[in-house]
Amino acid sequence: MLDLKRIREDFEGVKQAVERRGQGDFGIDQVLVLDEQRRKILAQVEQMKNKQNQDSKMIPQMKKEGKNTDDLMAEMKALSEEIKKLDPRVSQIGEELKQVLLNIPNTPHASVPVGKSDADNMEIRKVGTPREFDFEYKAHWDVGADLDILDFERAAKIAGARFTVYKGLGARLERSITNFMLNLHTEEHGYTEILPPFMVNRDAMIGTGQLPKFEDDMFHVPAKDFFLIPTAEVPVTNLHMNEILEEKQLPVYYTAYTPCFRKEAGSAGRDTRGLIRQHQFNKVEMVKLARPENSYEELESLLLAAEEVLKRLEIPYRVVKLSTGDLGFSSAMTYDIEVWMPSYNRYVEISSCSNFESYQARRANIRFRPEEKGKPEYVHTLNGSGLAVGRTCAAILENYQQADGSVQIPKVLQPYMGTDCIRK
RNA sequence: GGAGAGUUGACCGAGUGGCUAAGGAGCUCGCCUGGAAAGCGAGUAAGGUGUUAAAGCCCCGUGGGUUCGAGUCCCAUGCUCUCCGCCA
Repeated sequence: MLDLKRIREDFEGVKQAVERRGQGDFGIDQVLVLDEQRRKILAQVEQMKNKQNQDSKMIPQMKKEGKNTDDLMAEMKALSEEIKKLDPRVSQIGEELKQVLLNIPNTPHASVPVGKSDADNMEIRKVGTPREFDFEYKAHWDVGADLDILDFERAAKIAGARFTVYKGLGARLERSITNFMLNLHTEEHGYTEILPPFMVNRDAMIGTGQLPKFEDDMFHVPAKDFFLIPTAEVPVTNLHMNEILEEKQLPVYYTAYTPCFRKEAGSAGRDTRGLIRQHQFNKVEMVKLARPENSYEELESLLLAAEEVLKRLEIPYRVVKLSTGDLGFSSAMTYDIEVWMPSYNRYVEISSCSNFESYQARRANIRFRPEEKGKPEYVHTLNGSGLAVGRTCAAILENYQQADGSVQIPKVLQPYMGTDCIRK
């Protein structure tokens, strides 16, 4: 959520920043209108309440002195009626205002390139060189099916399209990748491991920005009004919802493995084969709560921690900075890491590392108390995949496949796998 | 699913209709001490909104209601704990 004061003080600036996303102004004009209305009525009602508070103090005193309070009480009854008429107006307008604010995305950082779509993303660096195959290489779904380690047909039978069953060394590979990533981030990058609930309540979903705007993309559990998490970002960022942290606690680094659940509404027909786009997939996520003044340095180190996974797996990738047209709703700046996927003959997103600045913190009410006393301030929140496990698995199956149909295991995973190769 | 208890300040905790929501822990300073702890004394203290600053307004889990006035009474509800049931 954007800062109301900031919108008040720099309306044109904020409006232009939001418009750089190329999706209109999200009705931001309404913010000013509603805010002004609300403040006007609020001033009136506060004045009336002041009188009410003053006068009601007199009643017990008058009674003690044996004076008649009937007139005063009649007068106050009338005042009370007036207040009861205006008060709901204030909260009603306040609620409307909040809804408008919740549906306005974050303002992109000034350095984010303006663009319409992912075609306008800016390449930052390329690491590694895509392998030249001297045989007819296969897509990972064929590699997996031929080795009997991925079973899409049976997954469809028990669940439907966009699900996968991992089997044997396939299941073990997924588990090995997960453990490798968690160990790397906890042992070498200073992250604390979290294993959160995979369902969350509405407040958490609002806190990180999935609701109210994207409810249709989420799996909902009506019995308890829970949502299956679309990413660990939701439970982990919201761990500190409604808290005031001490400044010396910052920065907070968390990493979490969770499955992620997405309806993938609107992506019908895209990436229908293989592990790339599933209703349920595994991901290791990294989340940071940082001081505002160095959150962009924290974004760079977050990105490097995610890249380190692919470096050690020795798989080629590139880093792009998302343009305003491709930027997520809550994000001020995002880097995507894209892994080389031979069957797609291009780089495919495997991680998204973002700085949300105070946008989520304001929604989730996550603050810290600056050392030099002062009022609590909102933290900056960041997160990034470190990495999407299913896509990493796909990338390994494709990039490490051999002419005989077997798949070599990257060196760093061999201790986890107990073998250096998956064969028939 | 059933029954009961609880929910108050960065922590603990008193408070069933009206004076400024007790007290304690904490923190700061002082006394005491070789130094510290304990003890004693004094001071300080949450958050939101608003303002140049203030005043004012709001805040006792949440949402309604009763009342001139609600932490306190009524209704609904979230969460935590205990017991019963079910269950890995």
